[in-house]
Amino acid sequence: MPAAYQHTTRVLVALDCIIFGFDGEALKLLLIKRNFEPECGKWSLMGGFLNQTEDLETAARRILFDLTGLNNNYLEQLQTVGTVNRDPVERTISVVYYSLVNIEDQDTAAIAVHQASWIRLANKPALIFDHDQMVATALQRLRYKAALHPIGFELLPATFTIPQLQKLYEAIYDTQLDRRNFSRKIMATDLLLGTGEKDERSSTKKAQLYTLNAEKYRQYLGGNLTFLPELAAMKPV
Amino acid sequence: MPAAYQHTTRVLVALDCIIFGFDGEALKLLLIKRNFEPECGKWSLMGGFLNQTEDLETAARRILFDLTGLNNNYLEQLQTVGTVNRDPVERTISVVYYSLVNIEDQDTAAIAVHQASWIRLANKPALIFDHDQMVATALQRLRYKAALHPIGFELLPATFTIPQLQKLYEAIYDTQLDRRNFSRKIMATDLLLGTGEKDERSSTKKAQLYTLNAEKYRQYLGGNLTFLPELAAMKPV
DNA sequence: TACTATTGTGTCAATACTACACGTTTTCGA
DNA sequence: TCGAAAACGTGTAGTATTGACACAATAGTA
Repeated sequence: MPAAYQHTTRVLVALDCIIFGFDGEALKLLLIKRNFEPECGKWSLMGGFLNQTEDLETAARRILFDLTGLNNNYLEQLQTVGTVNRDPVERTISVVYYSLVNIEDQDTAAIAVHQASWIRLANKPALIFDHDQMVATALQRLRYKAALHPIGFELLPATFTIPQLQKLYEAIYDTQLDRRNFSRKIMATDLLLGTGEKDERSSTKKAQLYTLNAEKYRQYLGGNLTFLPELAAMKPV
Repeated sequence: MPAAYQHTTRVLVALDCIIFGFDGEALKLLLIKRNFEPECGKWSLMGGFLNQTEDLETAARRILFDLTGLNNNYLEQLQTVGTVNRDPVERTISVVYYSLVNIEDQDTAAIAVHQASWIRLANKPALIFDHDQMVATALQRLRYKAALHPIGFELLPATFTIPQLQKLYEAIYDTQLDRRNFSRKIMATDLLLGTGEKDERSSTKKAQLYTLNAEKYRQYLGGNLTFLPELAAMKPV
């Protein structure tokens, strides 16, 4: 058995992470100001290169941890891009992951080191290379997925109210949902466990706080269901 | 600007194609008997390596064309796998695509050259490396996708009957569907155009032949809809 | 204490889904 | 030639889900 294949093309493999967060009002992205050439100083996704003895997802988690200090987040491979001239320096293919993180849990020091910022999706600046396209695809995937699976919870604090959850879904789909119907739909899933506590930050009638029913949640993640058919007619990205 | 990045790890990039077909009764996979080391003689997905001046999808289409003679098929990137030791020869990451092809259109000569065979999914032999896992993921994706988008048509001849379409869906989901409800659901989409012809091959009452309404079809592909909610409670892969 | 904003629960009509029934077309064999 | 069998096409009734909306309860504020 040969020690290597005959084929001669070996390319650099990059990893790029699209990091979604939610601040209670809008969807945000964690973006960095690139500090090396080319395109130094421009906005970019957080990325890095694959090491020789590192699995793809391990590398993606390394990059995510490096920026946020978090290491147990929702992380999913999105796509791999490999257009010949996508990177002007040399042929590079990039395996893109997207992650959902609770903004409250982030490591602000790590973020500062990388000159990163949480930026509202609506205010996203132009990004380098094909990163804009990656973000568009990621949002599409997030919408697609969140319509079928209750993955949105990853973006919320450990305890949250139903109105907060609704605002999240409205941010993801850039739409308005009926409060009464949303509540009924969510409660029907049995995914939420009431804590008995109330959200003290709200100024008028305080909403109930819930936590996720972890066991049910795992069932839903594995299955395939119409989570919110109301969103079927969602706006295109 | 440097001519290359400092980072030293450059790896071999493979492409593997999972090719689904349908023979009127069951879902099939086009598999090859591998004719080179390692694992020579064992069943495998059709694959190849990425060339220096070739986009990823271009490479996948080249590989698909090489085996089937077809070059205008449904082809979608599935995932990229890169576990460190997945290939015993050297570090290789593989970008996996899956394709849906109409078995009738295939180039039988090309298939023979590669010692390939259409094999029922139910009779799939063990494949090399992590190819079994790839196939499982592809089936999952196909089910996921076909529940929301009418992509199944790619697997059928240009004209087909509603009972044929139903058999296809039953094969994809390994389940039984109600004939009356299925028909109503499909007709409600307005995706089918009656040809006025009938399927002469059938032995009892001849079913109507339809073609796909290409324009409507493109609309559905772009959108996001609950195509067959009845399938929500589908069996796990 | 009245007023306002927000939350929680309920109702009802329209729609969609599921489980069936029934008639029609075609082949095959007595 | 005709009846049985098999498969196709359309329809209908009961049930569940959805979407639109009303109303009461809670908490802060003028």
